[in-house]
Amino acid sequence: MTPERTIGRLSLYRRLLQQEWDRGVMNIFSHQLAAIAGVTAAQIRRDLTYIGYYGNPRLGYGVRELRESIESFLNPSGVERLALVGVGNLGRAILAYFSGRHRKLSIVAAFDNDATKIGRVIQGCRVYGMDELPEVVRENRIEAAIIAVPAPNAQAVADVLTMAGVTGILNFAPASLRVGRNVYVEHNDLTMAVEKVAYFARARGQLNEVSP
Amino acid sequence: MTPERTIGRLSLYRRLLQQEWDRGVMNIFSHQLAAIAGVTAAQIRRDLTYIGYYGNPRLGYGVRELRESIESFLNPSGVERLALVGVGNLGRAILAYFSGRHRKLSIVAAFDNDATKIGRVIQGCRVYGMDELPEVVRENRIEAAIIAVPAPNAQAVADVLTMAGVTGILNFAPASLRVGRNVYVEHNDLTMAVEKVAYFARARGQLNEVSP
DNA sequence: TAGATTGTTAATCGATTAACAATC
DNA sequence: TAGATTGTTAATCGATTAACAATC
Repeated sequence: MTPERTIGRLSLYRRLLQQEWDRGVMNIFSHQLAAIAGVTAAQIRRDLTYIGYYGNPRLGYGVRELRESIESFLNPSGVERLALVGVGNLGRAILAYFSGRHRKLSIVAAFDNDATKIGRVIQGCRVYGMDELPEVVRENRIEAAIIAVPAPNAQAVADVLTMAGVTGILNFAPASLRVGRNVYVEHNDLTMAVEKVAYFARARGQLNEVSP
Repeated sequence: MTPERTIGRLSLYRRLLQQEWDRGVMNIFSHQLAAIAGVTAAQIRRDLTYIGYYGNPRLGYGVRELRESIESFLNPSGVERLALVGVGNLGRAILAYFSGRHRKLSIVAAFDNDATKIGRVIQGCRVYGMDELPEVVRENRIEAAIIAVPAPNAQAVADVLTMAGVTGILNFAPASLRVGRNVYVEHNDLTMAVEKVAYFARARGQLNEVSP
C-alpha cells in the first residue's frame, strides 16, 4: 500500500524533524519541512496521509508528535536488531557508523570467516564465525542483515541468512542476489552509484559548456 | 533521453558481461543475461536499444562488443577522475574499495580538514587540505566527487565543490544538499537504507507468519 | 471572517510490461 | 524454411504533479 519510496523519505523526515525539535521548533508547515528535505510540500503531505497522520491547516504539523508517528510507523517494535556479515574495511566503517549513534538501529552481531577476526569485539560488536550464524540470528531474533563481503561470496551468504530466517538484506556486494519472494533485498552498489554520478556529471558539464 | 535507472543497470550489465567474457562466453541472449542480472529480458533489450546497441536474433549479443559499447557509452573519455572529501572510517573504506580495482574509476585526490591527515597518502591517494580543493579539482579536471563527511559539514563541502566546478556529487552524509540545477546529486544514505530494509523485513516476516 | 494550509481528486508523467511484427 | 530471439508499438502500472474543495 505504502509506496517504497515513501518509506525512504519518511526516514529522512524523521531525522529532520528531530533536528528541528532540537532547535526548539514545535510546529512546522509542509513547505518548511519541504525546504530542508529537498522535496515538494505536496509530496510530504501525501507521504504523511499514507501513514495516517494529519496536520492542522492553521498550525501545520506538531514536530514532536509527527516524529514519533513516523518512528512508530517505521519501527513499531522500538529497536531493530541487525546482523553484519563481512568485517572488512567497509564492514568496520558500517560498524563505526552505527556504533552508539542510532539507539533504534543496532548491529547486535557481526560475522566473518577470517579466524583472526572471530571472537574479537569491534566497535562494541562481537564477531562470530559464519558457522555460528543460524544460531546467533535465531537467538537474537535478527530480522535484517547487512552483507559487506566480496562479490563472489555474497550469494552464499544470502542463502545462509535466508535459511536462518532473515527477511531483509542490505547488500553492499557488487553482485545480484537470488532470494525467495519472502525476502526483501536492497542493493547498495558503490561502483554503480559512482558510475551513475560520473555519467550525469559529464552530461551536466557538457550542458554547461553549450549554454553557460 | 536515457532514463536514469537505465544508467545504473548498464553499469551492472557491463560488470556481468565482463564476468561472462572471463568465463569464455562469447555470445549471450537477453534472457541469459537477465537471469544473472535479476531483471527481465525485455528490460535489457530496451536498455540496450536506448544506447543504440542492437543484437542478432540468432546469435544474441556479442559479449565483448556489448561490454565495450556500454563502457564507451557510460564513460566515453576512458577514465573518470574523482575526488573524495572526508577521510574518516567510511572515506577510507571507499578509498580501499576503489584502490586498484577499478581502472576506469579513479579517486585521484582526497580532502580533509584534519591536520594530522593532510599530506598523508592513503591507499595510494594523497590527502589534501580543504583550502587546496579548488586548485586540485581544476588541475586534475575532476568532474565528480564523493562526500563522506559528517552531516553538519556536508552542505559547506557541496558548496565548495560546486564553486570549484564539480558537476556530480555522490553524497554519503545523512543530509539533504542544496545545489544548482547544473549539479547532479546522488544520495547514498546508510541510515535510510537500513530503515527501509528493516521496515520491509518486518513486513515480509509478518507476511510469512500469516501465510507460511 | 479572511487566508494560508490542509487533504483529496483528477490529470500528467515516466517507466515497465505485454503483444506483436521483423529478423537472422 | 522453421523457430527462437529480436526491436517496436500499445497497454498498463505506479508515482508525481496540478487543481480544487475543506478546514482551522
